[in-house]
Amino acid sequence: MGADQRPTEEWADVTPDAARRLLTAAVQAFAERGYHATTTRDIAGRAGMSPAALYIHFRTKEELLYRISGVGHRLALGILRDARDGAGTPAERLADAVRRFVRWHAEHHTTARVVQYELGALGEEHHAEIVALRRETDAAVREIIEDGVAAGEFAVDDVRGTALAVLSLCVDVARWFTADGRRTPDEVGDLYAGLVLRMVGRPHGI
Amino acid sequence: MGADQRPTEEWADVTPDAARRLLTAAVQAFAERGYHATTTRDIAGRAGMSPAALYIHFRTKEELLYRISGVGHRLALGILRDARDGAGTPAERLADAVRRFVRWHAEHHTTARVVQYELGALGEEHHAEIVALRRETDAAVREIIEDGVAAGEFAVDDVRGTALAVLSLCVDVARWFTADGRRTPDEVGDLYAGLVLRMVGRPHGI
DNA sequence: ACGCGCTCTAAGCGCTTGCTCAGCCTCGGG
DNA sequence: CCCGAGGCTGAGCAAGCGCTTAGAGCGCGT
Repeated sequence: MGADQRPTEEWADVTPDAARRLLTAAVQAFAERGYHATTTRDIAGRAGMSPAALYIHFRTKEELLYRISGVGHRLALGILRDARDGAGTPAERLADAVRRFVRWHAEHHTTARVVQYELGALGEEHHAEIVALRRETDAAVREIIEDGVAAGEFAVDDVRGTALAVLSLCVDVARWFTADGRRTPDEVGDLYAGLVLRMVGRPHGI
Repeated sequence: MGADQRPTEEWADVTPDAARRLLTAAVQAFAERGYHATTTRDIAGRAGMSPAALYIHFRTKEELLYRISGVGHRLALGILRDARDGAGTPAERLADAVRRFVRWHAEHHTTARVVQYELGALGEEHHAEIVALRRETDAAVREIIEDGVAAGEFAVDDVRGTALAVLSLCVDVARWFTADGRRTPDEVGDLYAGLVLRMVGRPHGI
């Protein structure tokens, strides 16, 4: 099963080892209980360390959230930009974007849940920085849809609204997806790619 | 503008007056900061009372969330069931369900945000009760789609998955909608009704 | 062999949290 | 006019919070 409870690969390049363990522990804890309900003692405990060890690698608990949010948002943005700049017709690129974006949100639903639903807990400056990343995410989807409309492939009246809805639909996967559910990340990705193609007025597959 | 910051009408029949003020104060606070980041002092303060007054009308802070969640979920379920049992073709009923459900989530986005995104903070028994309501919500949408498929109006392979996606799309409105955004609740409702009809393979309006 | 720097811990500080309680109001019935 | 009941407050308790500090352990260059 590709749906891992423990987040791993996205933190592979974090050093030192203890910092990575703390980060992944924080991801799990934040995803399970939410940022505010998670204590620094819980995070340190999951990483097999004392509470004080956290403050050698991170200045505050909020910095943990910021780092997690930054990595996650940059990864998500990368996925959408790759799809946008890829080869193929707009419909192919949109389907590709949705499939990969959804698959990531399902496979890494712990990380994704933190990334998508805990940004209100960020400090003011960090929040502004992350919001800027989200605007770029929005733009990437919108641009694919604009390409499709310009090419006459899509029939969309409200491009902004449709892009918002598409992103909203995909993001919400992180909320309801669980590894022990009846669908694999691949299946959800395929299902959603098909639904989104219909939403832009292109009824038959890729 | 129909989009009110302050939640009102859904609590009209709560007595005594002080209990209602505390409930609406809690809705605002939970929506803004989240359940765990909200203090009982904050709630009581917004209601113009001392912290101790809260415990005359509610046994715990969690009971406030439970009451809010119960009212909200029952209201949402009522909306969908009304649409499901209404007159008209499956397409008309689906569009009606989405339009009204989305409009409610936009208009009452403070209440809806608490209802949809804070249920993890509920105690075990209360959580189970609310989850049962959500399953019925799910079923209502699924049944409309099943009707449409049976009538040959919809072309849907995965009814369960599509129903899940439709509900997910609508629910997520509570996350991003703000009263000062560029769209009214009515506009979002209409947009989403159109998108959902396309998702079930019925491309042209009602 | 030795000191330096880095990592980590035990203990705990100051503060806030959810919640309690003794007592003060206000108001209706006798 | 008094009394008791219920709504409400000021003060505060025990527990838990984020975070700090003093110092121990360890690896490494010299």
